[in-house]
Amino acid sequence: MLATQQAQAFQSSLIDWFKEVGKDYPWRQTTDPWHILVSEVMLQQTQVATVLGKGFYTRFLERYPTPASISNAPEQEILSAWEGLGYYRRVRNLQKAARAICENHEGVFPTQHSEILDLPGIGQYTAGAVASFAYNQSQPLVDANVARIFSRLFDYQERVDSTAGTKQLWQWAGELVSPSQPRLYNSALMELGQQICTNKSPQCGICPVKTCCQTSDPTSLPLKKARKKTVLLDELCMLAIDQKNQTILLHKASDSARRSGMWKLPERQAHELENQPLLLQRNYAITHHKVTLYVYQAPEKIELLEDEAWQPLTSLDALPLPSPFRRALNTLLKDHFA
DNA sequence: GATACGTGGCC
DNA sequence: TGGCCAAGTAT
Repeated sequence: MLATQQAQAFQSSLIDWFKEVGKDYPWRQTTDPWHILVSEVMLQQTQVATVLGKGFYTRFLERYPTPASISNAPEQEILSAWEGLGYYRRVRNLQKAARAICENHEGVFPTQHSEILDLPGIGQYTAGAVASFAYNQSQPLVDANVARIFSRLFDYQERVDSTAGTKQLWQWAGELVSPSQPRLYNSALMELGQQICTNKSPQCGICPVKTCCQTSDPTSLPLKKARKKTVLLDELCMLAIDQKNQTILLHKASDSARRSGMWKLPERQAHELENQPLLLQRNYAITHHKVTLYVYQAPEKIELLEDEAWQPLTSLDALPLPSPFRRALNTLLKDHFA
């Protein structure tokens, strides 16, 4: 429960601070809902520096400036545009959302929060973000930044990732969202989490809303359930290159599989590769797994398994590859043709 | 409620 | 280094 006066003080302090020091991200220079949506989906579980640093946002929107422009794009093309961002399901859902907009909304991005929320891949957070950032609607949003801020602001000693915790955060978000300047306010809230109310070293001394904050131990919050333990995995692959045809054998992940639609080196059982030369060994992490990738020289005789295909070496750049395999192949091919 | 899903940055 | 985390969503 919050007095109106306190809420207004919180909002204006935050907004004033944001006007002074807020960053000038490209998605803050547009109100095009499609552009806002693309930025929000890219930023799901992904840091600003990653999206901005390698030019994903700009490149993606040059290629797909409207929902119509992506609705008929080939799977490999959209996955390639997403290569390196991870969570590849996101770009498939983006295309599904674009198709829904074309088919159910005559190509015009919907303006109602409930309609936005109905689009594939859009949950509570993203719906609130699009409604407030694109249309300046007074809709709350809760992401990791907001959860951290509110848990500290209200010294919330319960887990934020439980049903009750989530409900509490959204209630606070709803009570505090600015009725008059929601776009600025929501931007400011997330910026505060990014710049000041950070996870490891909050800058309470220069926080614009420090007089509102109830916690005395910010780094202990928010409370969350412990993470799943990391599992070690070995991944045994082979490098098979057909010199005559200038092709390479690759495997395409099936619809239901991890990294669906992405290509990688074909896997084999240990006994099939045990007498082959080891060409490369690398560690990489994926979700809660720690994977050791071994790449062996392929045996003379190869039996093709399901979803495996010989691909021209010249097509490698255009095929969507998960980052670890992109790196591994760069190294392997450099050595191979050295 | 629990779990799967990618990757890179940080300390 | 190894573990934690980030502008979450779907199942």
